Amino acid sequence: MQQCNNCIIKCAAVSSLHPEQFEVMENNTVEVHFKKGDNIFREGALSLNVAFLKSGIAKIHKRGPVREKILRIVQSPSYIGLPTSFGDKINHFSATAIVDTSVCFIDINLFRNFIYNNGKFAYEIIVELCENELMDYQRYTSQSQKQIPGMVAETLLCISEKIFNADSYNFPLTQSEFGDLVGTSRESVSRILSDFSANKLIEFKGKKFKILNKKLLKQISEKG
DNA sequence: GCATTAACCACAG
DNA sequence: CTGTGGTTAATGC
Repeated sequence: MQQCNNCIIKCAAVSSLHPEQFEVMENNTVEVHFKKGDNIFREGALSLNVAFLKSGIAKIHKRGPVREKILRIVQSPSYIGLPTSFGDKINHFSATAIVDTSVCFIDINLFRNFIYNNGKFAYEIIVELCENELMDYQRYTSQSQKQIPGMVAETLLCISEKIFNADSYNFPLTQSEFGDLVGTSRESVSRILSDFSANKLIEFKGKKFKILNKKLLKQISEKG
């Protein structure tokens, strides 16, 4: 049985549950640990739970006509896949752990009851969904109009700020996955990273990245 | 035309 | 998995 009460990681929504609702949730939640590379839930499979990323980082991805498309990188703590849990019975995308990760699964009917019966809870969930949608809009416009260096710069900054909140970090994706994230080929990613590195915008060896010239990176990102 | 951008292929560490 | 060079197609002066 879960000990949600002792869990330090409570999102705004869960914090607004009534005590009896909280207890119900605690009794109907299962925590699962995933290793790096493990599939958390799969596109095309039946969705019966809401997944909450308690610790670790996950990628949200979907099969495209030619290759995999990475839709989002999710840093914990955060729900993953609310749209796929409520938008349809079948998952429209997959989630995969990109570092060791732990996920709490909550029965979807229970979660739906909380939304019906607790306005504050529902409100917090809507806020999270809206924030995600706004970030999606940002990415859609960037991806359709920016050139690749602009996309790569934007992504490096975004991961630095939103995922790690640090100027140097262990980049969680391969270059090929980076390409799938920004909508380009792995070769282009490789060339642009080398170029950025040669121009002292970033420094990277293997997976370790360090942002050296944030100002210029921002310019490249904004100019597209 | 000529230059730029970026994808695809191939091959080597 | 990553880095590079060659080739090719599309687009923009």
